[in-house]
Amino acid sequence: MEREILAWWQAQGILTKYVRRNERSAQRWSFLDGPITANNPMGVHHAWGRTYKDLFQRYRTMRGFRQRYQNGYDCQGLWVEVNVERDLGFRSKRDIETFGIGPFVNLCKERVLTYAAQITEQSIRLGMWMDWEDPAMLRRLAQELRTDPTRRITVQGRAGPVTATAEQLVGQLGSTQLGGSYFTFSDENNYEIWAFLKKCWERGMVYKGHDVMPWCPRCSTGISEHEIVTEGYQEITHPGVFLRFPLADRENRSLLVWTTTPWTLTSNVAAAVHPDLTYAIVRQGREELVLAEGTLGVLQGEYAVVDRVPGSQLVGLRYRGPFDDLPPQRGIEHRVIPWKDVGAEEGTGVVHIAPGCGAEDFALSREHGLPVIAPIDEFGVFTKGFDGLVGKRTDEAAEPIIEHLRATGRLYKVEPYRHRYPVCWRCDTELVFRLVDEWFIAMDPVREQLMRVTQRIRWIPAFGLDRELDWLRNMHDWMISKKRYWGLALPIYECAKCGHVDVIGSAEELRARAVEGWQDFDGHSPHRPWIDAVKIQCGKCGQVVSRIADVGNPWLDAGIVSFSTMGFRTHPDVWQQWYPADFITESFPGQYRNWFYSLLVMATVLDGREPFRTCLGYALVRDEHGEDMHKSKGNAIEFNEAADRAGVDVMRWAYCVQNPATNLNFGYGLLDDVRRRFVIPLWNVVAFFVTYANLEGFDFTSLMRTRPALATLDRWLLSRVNRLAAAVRDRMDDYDPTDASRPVEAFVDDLSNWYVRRSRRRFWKSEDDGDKRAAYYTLYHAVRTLTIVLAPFLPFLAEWIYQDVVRPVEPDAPESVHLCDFSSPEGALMDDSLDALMDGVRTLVALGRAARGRARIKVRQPLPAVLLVTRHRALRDHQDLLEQLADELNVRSVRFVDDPSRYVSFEIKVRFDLLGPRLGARVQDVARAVRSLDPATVLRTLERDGRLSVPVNGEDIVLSRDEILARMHEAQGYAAEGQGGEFAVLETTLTPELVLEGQARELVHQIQNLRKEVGLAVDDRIALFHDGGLEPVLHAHRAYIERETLTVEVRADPDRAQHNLQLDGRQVRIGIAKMAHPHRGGT
RNA sequence: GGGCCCUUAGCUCAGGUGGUGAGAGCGCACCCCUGAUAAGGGUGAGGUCCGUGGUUCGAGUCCACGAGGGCCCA
Repeated sequence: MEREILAWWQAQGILTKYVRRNERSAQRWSFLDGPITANNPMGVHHAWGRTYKDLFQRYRTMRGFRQRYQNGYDCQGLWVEVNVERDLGFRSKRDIETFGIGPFVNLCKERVLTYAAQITEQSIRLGMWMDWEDPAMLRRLAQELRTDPTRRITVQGRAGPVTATAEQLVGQLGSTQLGGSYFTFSDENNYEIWAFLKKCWERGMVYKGHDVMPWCPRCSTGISEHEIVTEGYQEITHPGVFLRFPLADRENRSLLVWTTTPWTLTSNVAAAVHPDLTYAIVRQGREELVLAEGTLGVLQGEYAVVDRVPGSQLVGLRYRGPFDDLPPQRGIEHRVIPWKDVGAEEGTGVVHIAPGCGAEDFALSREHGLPVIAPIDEFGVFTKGFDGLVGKRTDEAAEPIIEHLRATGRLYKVEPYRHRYPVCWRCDTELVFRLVDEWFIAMDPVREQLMRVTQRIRWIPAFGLDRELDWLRNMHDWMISKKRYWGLALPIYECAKCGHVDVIGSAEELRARAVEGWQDFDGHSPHRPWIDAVKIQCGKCGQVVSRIADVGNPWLDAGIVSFSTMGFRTHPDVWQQWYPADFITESFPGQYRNWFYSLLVMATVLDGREPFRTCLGYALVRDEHGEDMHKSKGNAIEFNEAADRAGVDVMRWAYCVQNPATNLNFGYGLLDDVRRRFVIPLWNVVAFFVTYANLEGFDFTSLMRTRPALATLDRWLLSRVNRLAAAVRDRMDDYDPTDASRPVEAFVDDLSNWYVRRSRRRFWKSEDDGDKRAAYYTLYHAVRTLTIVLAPFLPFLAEWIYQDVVRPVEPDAPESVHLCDFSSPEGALMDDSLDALMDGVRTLVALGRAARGRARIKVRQPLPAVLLVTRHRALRDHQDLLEQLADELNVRSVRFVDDPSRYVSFEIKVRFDLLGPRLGARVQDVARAVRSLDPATVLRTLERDGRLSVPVNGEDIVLSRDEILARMHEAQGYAAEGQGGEFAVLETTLTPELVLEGQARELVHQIQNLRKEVGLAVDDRIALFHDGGLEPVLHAHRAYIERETLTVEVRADPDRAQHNLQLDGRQVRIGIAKMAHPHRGGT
């Protein structure tokens, strides 16, 4: 079905009409799409967010708001590079350089275009309506990049054909001329970031700093913490080296230190102890060793504890390092520093600190002003100054270092140590920690302002504000550089001679400052390697300066889009109209520190206002059991597979009803549940209407314009559906998808299980009377309103129903449901008292059924009467509702009683929720007093006077009827059930006539079962045989039995009556046989 | 160690501003319907609302302190 509708939309050009529907509207609604990474196909987790994105845009379209409908693709960054490297079988950065950066970068672009095309198709499959570009064009551009990026080609743009080189066209994707999704690799996006960086630079926020980060020596690149946490650990055995740091002021006394990375000892500058831990000084032979008391087990051989001191007493002691003779170590004073993270669980409680070789060590160096020694280069090889180790890799250095320690008497012992150690997730190489130069944006200058801006935004869920503020309060300076190839070319020019730094803010500025290489760059995208050809003159010393080799952090790419996609540089007037965005929605666990954060930072620097007004965050998609989805675990579900198997409307509904703040346990079980619970009942109601409407001869178009006399049930349904439309509107305006969709489910349940169930016979009856017309009129209008309400949620099913039900009746209605106005609730049709009345009826029905159940009297057995005690006095005036009630409960008559004490006995209780606010602390005294009264008297008094006077502490407190609650206690001779002051009391005394009728219905039921067992079709006629025991029932109800069971012949024939059944405890045998019927069909 | 979130029926989750048998769906038991039919419906049994203390006439709900789990940051 969904495929057919997709094709129909395509053929009719509905999407185009939708996008243009409000283009002249005065009211705008600005949605900003967070870019999806175009590096893999779309997953079911993306589909959750993209359902929200589509839901709110569709809703706003139907409400008449002008929108941008622009999807976005995230294009630059390491993830793309890594995949291209894998495809090419590359192992290190050197392979890329050999291959050529230009061709490599073009492959990265190609990959992005390829996946963008695929995601576009998948999004369309999801029913997501954006101003899509043609996926075929993206594929063509990818192809052109492969064959010849510099060849001039022509593609169809928004306002006519556009001719340029393939590379240039790719750089213009998402622009006004080409239209369609934005791509963060576009020229505009990159140059907009330049402008941002320039502004940061002018404010003195950009600086070069150092950081120690996990580094893969083979790939020659830093690895982020995130990459390590996800899949980057292995069990590895390292030499656990115990060695001595001899104290400078105490002969023969040494700190005992433990390390599993001997190569870092070359760069040791300090030793850390926990100030609160107790350290022991032990004597072994001629020497004394210092180590934590809890780690004495590491000592070999005999020892004697000489003294115990707290770690704080060790702080400040000086010692001789293990490699003091190396040139980089010259002049460094090694001392003991305090560190609260030192533990006594492993090692010796004395931790060797090499700030150039560890992240925590580096942090300590800042805190304590320690010197930093960086021993290795980008390939993990010792650099000059490290004497015998020069040219050796860190892992090759372990042996010679241990030998050196042995030779100098520093080594205490070595024993292998197995632990989880980080490795490169691409090539499994052990990571090292390495000191690198990186570029940062200082955050302190904008921190306060950022927090103020953040507080102006509405965060959903509300705790998002606290999380974002917490992040902003604690965030470090933003590291914006990465030593890679594919990404934003940071426009930073650092003079090799004088160290002066220039930051360039635009292509024009670069051109003006260029002293060489502009010709080579001109016509290319601002990416490596082309941009690197351009050199400028140092603003200070005049030297020719190259761009730094680094590329940018990808969150710069995503964070700038509230400027780059709305025309901040190119069309400031247009930008003003769309900025800030009214709404964004993304998965929150990561984005507080990523996209939300980068949007905030860039907006605060460039504009000072909030970049978006409302942020709806949603949690994570898990598998059905709440486990993380992983391809390797085999529990991941592909979007395409889910869409084909379950249908995207079902998926969308599962997403919409989910509370966005909690993880979604997604799976086919969930989808089946959604289908059974909601989609099928909805579908069946529509099918019911269509089936019977098609059998009717009358003119629906004119019927729907009249206003037939409606039954109470009809007015109830119309009230109900209008209240639904109002509720959905209210919740959608408040960005609350869950509470917008849940009431729809409740409505469909009411529609299917109350309105249609109660109205069936009205539709079936053959005469063309007003009541039938009223039923058709009502059901049509309810379905019509429901369909429009559903359109943003379930675009396919809503369209199908619209085309099937609405358009044939209203030929002049918009051609697609998605071009309709969202339902405006008709206040005149909403009737709260009617809603309450119907609730009352349904409560009484439920009570009556419960009473039957308790008395074990089947609904098949008719009972003489039900006696109702109800506050819904208006019920007495609605004969049609009473008939419904009698029918549901299978009773002959309905009567009202005011004093039920003849039938049941009561317990009386007080309404605390009403009396508490009125009486305060006295409420408990009143409750006690009321409890002591006779319930029956209380009820009679209330019924007579409408109020009850209770003496409490010498004062008379007057209680109204509503302030008292009666609770039924027991039944005597009647079957009763009560709740909240409402009672249904069934008369259970049976007359012989009622017994016979019950038997007739029982018999019909049994025959129907038999028909089913034998495998008869619904319209097969039968002959009924019995052993004679059916005579009394047949005598009274023969016509009814024959009609219900399609029996055309009844015969007492014991031989053919093989089937036993019980009729009120009496054993009877019956049998059936299929009859040939000459006139099959005939409806 | 800090911030945020979660803990309610066997399972998954709802439970504005405190109101006195705590709800839904699934599962389970029993039943109904047979013109939604390899469907549909009803009724019922399941709960120390994580624990302890407090505020209050009254706490699943507010406060404090704990316990367990998750996310983020150190």
